[in-house]
Amino acid sequence: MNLITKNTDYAIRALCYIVKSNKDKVSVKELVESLKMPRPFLRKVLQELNKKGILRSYKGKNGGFVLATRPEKIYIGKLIEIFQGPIKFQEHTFKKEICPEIESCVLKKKIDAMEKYTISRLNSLSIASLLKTGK
Amino acid sequence: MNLITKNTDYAIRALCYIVKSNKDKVSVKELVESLKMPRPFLRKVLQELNKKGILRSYKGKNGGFVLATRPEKIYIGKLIEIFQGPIKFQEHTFKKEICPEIESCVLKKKIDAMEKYTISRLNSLSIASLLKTGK
DNA sequence: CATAATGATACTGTTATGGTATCTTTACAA
DNA sequence: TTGTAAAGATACCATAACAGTATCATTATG
Repeated sequence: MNLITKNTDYAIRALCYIVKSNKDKVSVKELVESLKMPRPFLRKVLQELNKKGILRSYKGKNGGFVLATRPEKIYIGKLIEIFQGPIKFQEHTFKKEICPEIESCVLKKKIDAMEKYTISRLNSLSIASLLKTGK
Repeated sequence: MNLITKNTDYAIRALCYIVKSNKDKVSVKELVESLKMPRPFLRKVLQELNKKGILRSYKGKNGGFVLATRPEKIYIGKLIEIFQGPIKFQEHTFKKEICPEIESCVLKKKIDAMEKYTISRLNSLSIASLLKTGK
């Protein structure tokens, strides 16, 4: 299992780069050269971030991407949701079988608690907080 | 993502059933009838539990399975490890890229902490504890 | 108006998951 | 001593998610 998949990971790295670059626009070309990611895959990721209002894109010559949301407000949990859907620790297991056994329920409750904990942590972790080098 | 897959889930339910049944031996036939699981899949699961020393199997007529470990000592974390391998919240992401960016490291630390928390919870949750109905 | 950028979309390879099918081995009981 | 009912071993299959590629359309800018 993987909490963070490649596309989410690329999104995080790209966003961190854009924040640090302090330029008015950053192109895919620059990101690919600096971060060494597969170009077409990164393009898809950036397009998605544009659609979701995290980035703003500019087409045409000298086009590129700009942050559309402050880095303190871009949460890792949100990025995971965009690229991987809502975090669920038990998708199939208890989906349609509504508590067939009492022990399932105990298990369900425990796992739900772990899920909630993880989600809350991911939602309190922002791009800005990743960039704070001090400590 | 899924913290618990079907085979682990079946293992948990089967083990709970065996504990509750209080019989000296429980056959696949009985388990399939009671728990409504696909027979060949459950068989694979039980064989694996036998190999790992959680169950003990008896072949031949009137054969079946018996618990080989006390239910207080069978932990959900262990079962997950048997059927899904070690829990890892970040398999690909940081595997061979050893900290290419400082923000990755911050992220890695945070996610490692979530992983440790989840693992420790799963390792303190036993089959016996699932069966305690009183709260 | 050529070009350099993004937008949209369809396709492909690999792996994990959830299963099925089949044949072998073992032990009990008539 | 042999048929049968159990588990053991193993090979196979279908689907979906993940990771990535390829291609064409659109849009600014110089």
